[in-house]
Amino acid sequence: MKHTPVTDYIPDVIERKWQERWAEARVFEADADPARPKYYVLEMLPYPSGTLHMGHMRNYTIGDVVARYKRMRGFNVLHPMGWDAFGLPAENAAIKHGIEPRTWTLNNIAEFKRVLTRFGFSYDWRREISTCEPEYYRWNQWFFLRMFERNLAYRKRSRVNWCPKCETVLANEQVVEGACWRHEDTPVEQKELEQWFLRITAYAEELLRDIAQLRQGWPERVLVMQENWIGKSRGVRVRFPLMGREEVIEVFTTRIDTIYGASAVLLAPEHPLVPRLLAGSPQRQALEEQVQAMRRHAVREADLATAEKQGILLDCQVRNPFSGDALPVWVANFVLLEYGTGAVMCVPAHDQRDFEFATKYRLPVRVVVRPPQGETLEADSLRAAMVDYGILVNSGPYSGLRSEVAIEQMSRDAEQKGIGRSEVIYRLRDWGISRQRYWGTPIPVVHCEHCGIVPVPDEELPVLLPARVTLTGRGQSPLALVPEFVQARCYRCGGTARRETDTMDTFVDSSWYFYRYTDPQNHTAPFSRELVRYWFPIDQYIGGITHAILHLLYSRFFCKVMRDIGLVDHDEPIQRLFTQGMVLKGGVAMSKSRGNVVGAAEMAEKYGADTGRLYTLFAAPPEKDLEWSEQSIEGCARFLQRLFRLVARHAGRLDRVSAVGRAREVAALNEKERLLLRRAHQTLRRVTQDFERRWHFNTSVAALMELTNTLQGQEPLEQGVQPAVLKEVFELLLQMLAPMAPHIAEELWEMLGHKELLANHPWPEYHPKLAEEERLEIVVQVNGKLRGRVMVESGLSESELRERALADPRIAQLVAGKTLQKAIIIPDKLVNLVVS
RNA sequence: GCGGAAGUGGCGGAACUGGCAGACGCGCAGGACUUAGGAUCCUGUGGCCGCAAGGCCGUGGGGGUUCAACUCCCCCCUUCCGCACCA
Repeated sequence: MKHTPVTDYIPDVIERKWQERWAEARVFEADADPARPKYYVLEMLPYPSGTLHMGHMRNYTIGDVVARYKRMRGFNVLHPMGWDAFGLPAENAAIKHGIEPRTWTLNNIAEFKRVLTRFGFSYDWRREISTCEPEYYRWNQWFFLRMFERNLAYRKRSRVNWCPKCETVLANEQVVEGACWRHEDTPVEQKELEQWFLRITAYAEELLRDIAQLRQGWPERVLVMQENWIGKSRGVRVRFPLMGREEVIEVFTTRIDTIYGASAVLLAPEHPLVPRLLAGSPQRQALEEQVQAMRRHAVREADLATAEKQGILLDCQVRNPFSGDALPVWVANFVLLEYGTGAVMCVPAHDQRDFEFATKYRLPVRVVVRPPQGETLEADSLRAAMVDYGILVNSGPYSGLRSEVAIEQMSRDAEQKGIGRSEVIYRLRDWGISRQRYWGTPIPVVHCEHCGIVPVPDEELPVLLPARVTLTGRGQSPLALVPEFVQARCYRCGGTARRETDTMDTFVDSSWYFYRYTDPQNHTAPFSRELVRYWFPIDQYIGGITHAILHLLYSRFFCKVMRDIGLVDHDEPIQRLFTQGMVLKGGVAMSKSRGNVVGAAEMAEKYGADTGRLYTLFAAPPEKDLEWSEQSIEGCARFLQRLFRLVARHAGRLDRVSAVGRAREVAALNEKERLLLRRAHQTLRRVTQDFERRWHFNTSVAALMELTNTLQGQEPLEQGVQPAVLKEVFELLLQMLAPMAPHIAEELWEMLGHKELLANHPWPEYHPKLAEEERLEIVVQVNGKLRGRVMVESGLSESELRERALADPRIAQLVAGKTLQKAIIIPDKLVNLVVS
């Protein structure tokens, strides 16, 4: 045991010590202060279940690094944390283990908080919120009532997605590839139910338009996904009158320019007109059975795209309002009821699906658009539909027009003749928020025998979720089995009423929580407008790509509603969004069900928080997925170990010395001192750039390792380095390390004689003079190939550089006897001699 | 099928504006210290040839632009993610 340092690096002791100091000094508590620039940095709040794993920690580490950096940069930093505490797992745990959802949740929260604290994240814990507390969810109810007043919350009977495992309804956004987002292997079923909806479609256009405001600060990927999800289409709703009947089939099309090529009209199997059309038919019974069968089959949404086209020919006809042709009517399995009008015109020559359908059922294929470059198209030779725009042919008065022009003109004519109407439609559906489950926010209405649906008045809020409810996990809300809850008085007439027993989708909770952080104790309003005006918008939001649509679209919607209510005065709540990569183990995301989680608590115990934090930063740039490696983390542990010993070894003779600072003349320093200061400032430039520009913390950590290596390589540092210089270099190193590994940085900072917390210290200033290299290595190429290097002093002219390169014996030899054609010279970098 | 991102040593990754490919770390090899070490320290580490000096090859594949290409352009391949009969 040679030269064991007096002090050794014991993360556990150091980390707890500084966590206490920070708490005592209330360093991370921030209050609104109009005199100071604010910075609101936020990580997506966790659902407190299972274990807190390194996937979570990566998210919070990135946020914490940014928060601490911005604080050192002088910002008034709001950095809160809370709990997305309502949700199904609590209820399932309750059924499985016989424990109250509330108890289960609170236990998990306590554990999560313990671990987060153990990692030393700089949260303002005074602002902690938990969505399952009445003081929080009463505002969910309050928002619901405001939306109800504005007809933005409504009830309707409709076909909804039903997950048989969750035993509840799912929003469209929660259906992934035809399955439940929580149960990938469970196909979603369709059910007819009375449900509460939020009218997000009222904001479809604005949600789409304001994406432009987000272009600067959000990942393109997320914006594209949201655009596609909203799915705007311009088109025409065209009326095809039924022959010999009063009714009309309305069809939606974006390609009215192809209408002369229509061979049929196709209806969705669930189209309301279908039973009526069948009513008079002699083959009614047989056809009805076929349609029924098709409807049942359509449930398997996942393989819908690849399923074979199926059609049922009805015995009625419609007239093409443009061409006057009589067209057959079919029921087709690929027509979606929910989109457009639930009916389409079938144009085989210019739509691939229609082409396949027509091929199978031998419908005529009529070419009505030809490519602009001369060629004609023969229907017989078509192998696939010609879907591009072109020049119209065989289209009556419109023949010869370009598609773009024809669409304009035909839309106008359709409106004038009363056979159609221009329309914009969206793929976006209203947000179904009813859940037939217990552990969520009760929807604040009663059903009165006389008055119908009656909202709960504001002063009666919150509608409390009753405790000790029998949980069945069966397909109706457990609240329906609690008589004291269900039995109510009508708030309007005083008569008998039944309280609504569905609860809200938990995505309601997380759609506005970040506003509550600004004013978490407010008893009279969801938040103060003044405080929100100061803190908003969120400067930086950080979370997983998983929420690209769900949470982030709902949040934008809520913001716009709040603005229209007059609560906030901005259009978008989140200025910048960062989507960090996942932490993988064995190539897949960590999850309890896969059994591949690396627990954060164990990591802290084994290596310490600083090492855990540093590794998640070092292993990959933050936007990329990261494969967890137990081996690689050792490298970070070793680095901190080395750094600790290095600084601790010298701290004793540095604690009373002042750092040299900027005052000292560079010329008065010796070579070794200049080297150390130069490397320190070069590192500072790199690290600062990483923070300001691209958040590649992996290279920041690498830079700090290099600086440490340089220092070690210059040992013994007692010789030839004045204490003031060494102290300056150490201090720079610790200041840069502080956002990433804050505990060890504080400890060493203190060892260097500082009484003030490093967390409050300003970010150091970069001095270009000190970073400048005195001598440079110039690369010499001959015909583009690396042939040598010469050391030169910086700032040499081009001709001088060429001379130096040619003076190198090896280069001279290579060039000898050849003609120098050209010399490309990049000052301070490279000389390329082109010879032949 | 459409949209997006990406492909660099044994591995994670670096190379910022076209200018030394492989920083930093892991792993591996050799050595030092040691009763011992899986602790620590030092050295080496893309491939091939060579005792060495040095040379040739090398960033998914093929072509191109350029004095110079991981980086720019064209074609192709592969992987991941998102959407998926949206009329």
